[in-house]
Amino acid sequence: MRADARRNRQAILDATIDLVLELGGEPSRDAVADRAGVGIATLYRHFPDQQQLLRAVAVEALNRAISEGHRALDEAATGGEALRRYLHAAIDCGLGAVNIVHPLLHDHDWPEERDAAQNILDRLVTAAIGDGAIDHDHTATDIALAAIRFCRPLAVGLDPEAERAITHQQLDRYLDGLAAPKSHLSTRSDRVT
Amino acid sequence: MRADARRNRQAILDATIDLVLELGGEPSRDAVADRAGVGIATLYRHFPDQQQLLRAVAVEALNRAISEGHRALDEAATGGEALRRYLHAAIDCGLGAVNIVHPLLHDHDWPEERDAAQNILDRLVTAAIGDGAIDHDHTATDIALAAIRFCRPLAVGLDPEAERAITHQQLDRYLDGLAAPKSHLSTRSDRVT
DNA sequence: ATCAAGTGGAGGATTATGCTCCGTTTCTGT
DNA sequence: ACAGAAACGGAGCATAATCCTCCACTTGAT
Repeated sequence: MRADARRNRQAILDATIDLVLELGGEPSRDAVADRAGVGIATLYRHFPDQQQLLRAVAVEALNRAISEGHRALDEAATGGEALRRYLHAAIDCGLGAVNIVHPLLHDHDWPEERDAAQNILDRLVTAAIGDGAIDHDHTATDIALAAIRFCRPLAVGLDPEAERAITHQQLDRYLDGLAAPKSHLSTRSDRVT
Repeated sequence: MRADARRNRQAILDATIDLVLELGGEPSRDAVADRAGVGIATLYRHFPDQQQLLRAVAVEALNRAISEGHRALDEAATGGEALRRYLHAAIDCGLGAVNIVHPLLHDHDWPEERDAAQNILDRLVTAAIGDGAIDHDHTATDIALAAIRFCRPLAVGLDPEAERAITHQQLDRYLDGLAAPKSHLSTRSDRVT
């Protein structure tokens, strides 16, 4: 595989992940090619149809996250720190794209990489619960859904660096909240809409 | 103004707020009419152009939030509880739509209702800081940006009730985190993309 | 019962999107 | 450096979505 081809393939995947997160759904092929800075034909050459592209996107995001997960488990001193570090990395990786893409797959199969990612998250969560960094009744699913939330852009016209900083701050506060004693409002007004 | 006309106008506003939050941007007019369960002509009669619709949407969401804010200030026992209650209500109101719509307005003016909403949020945040429910270095802007984040749907195919429950839980944890001593990771891996 | 106010949706113009084809450019092995 | 294979870009056509107007029909208030 030629070097430029590999570069373009990567650019396409990166662009698609961003677009999926922005739109919360399938981006148009033209938009993908534009964002990747690549001709439309190049997109078709690498990914003859949208399904293959979406699947490749999920695999890419999962692989990124998996390697970040291993780093977190290896390098962090405590379970809580490992989880925190992993989640920060995961949202930078665009991991949330996986879950947006999944319902768009015609065969509703998860890519095989998902098991590995799931497994790592389970280990991280267990470890974090183990040393009290998060409360014991939080599940890996809760955490995964939070990761999805923090992956999505605010769509509010902030410059990318400011948005990124805010997002990571919000994630930190959320994680702090997972350790704190839980509170909530029992009397909550219902949807006005 | 006839009763059915008022009903339709309301349905259009409700539908548009939902769509804006889902898409993170301008919805198509056909989509708005469909979602509102209304003919396309009715949409045009109420809102001859998209700009007027978007502005009306912002005003609507702000007004909903303002009245929820007053209720929270009146009824809640503590500052922290008032803020919490307000935010839960605000995301149910679709307040986040305001900030998505704003950059789409040709004249970049905020509707005048914004001052009132801002003012209420300031009071709520000050009160919450006052009784230690949130740490003193959080600004109203931080809170507003969090509200926007929690307004956006996860786009993951969950059924609406489940999604709503998760969202409110996440908000509660975030708010808990605002009170807790702050932590963050200084060594954070940078964007892999 | 009347009729002004309000409604829905067909339909034509316009714009975006999906996909192919082919002439040109860029890599890589020798 | 050169040749040829590999990869590229974008024009261009077919299809689908979107915008918006028009007008015959329905509904609400007096």
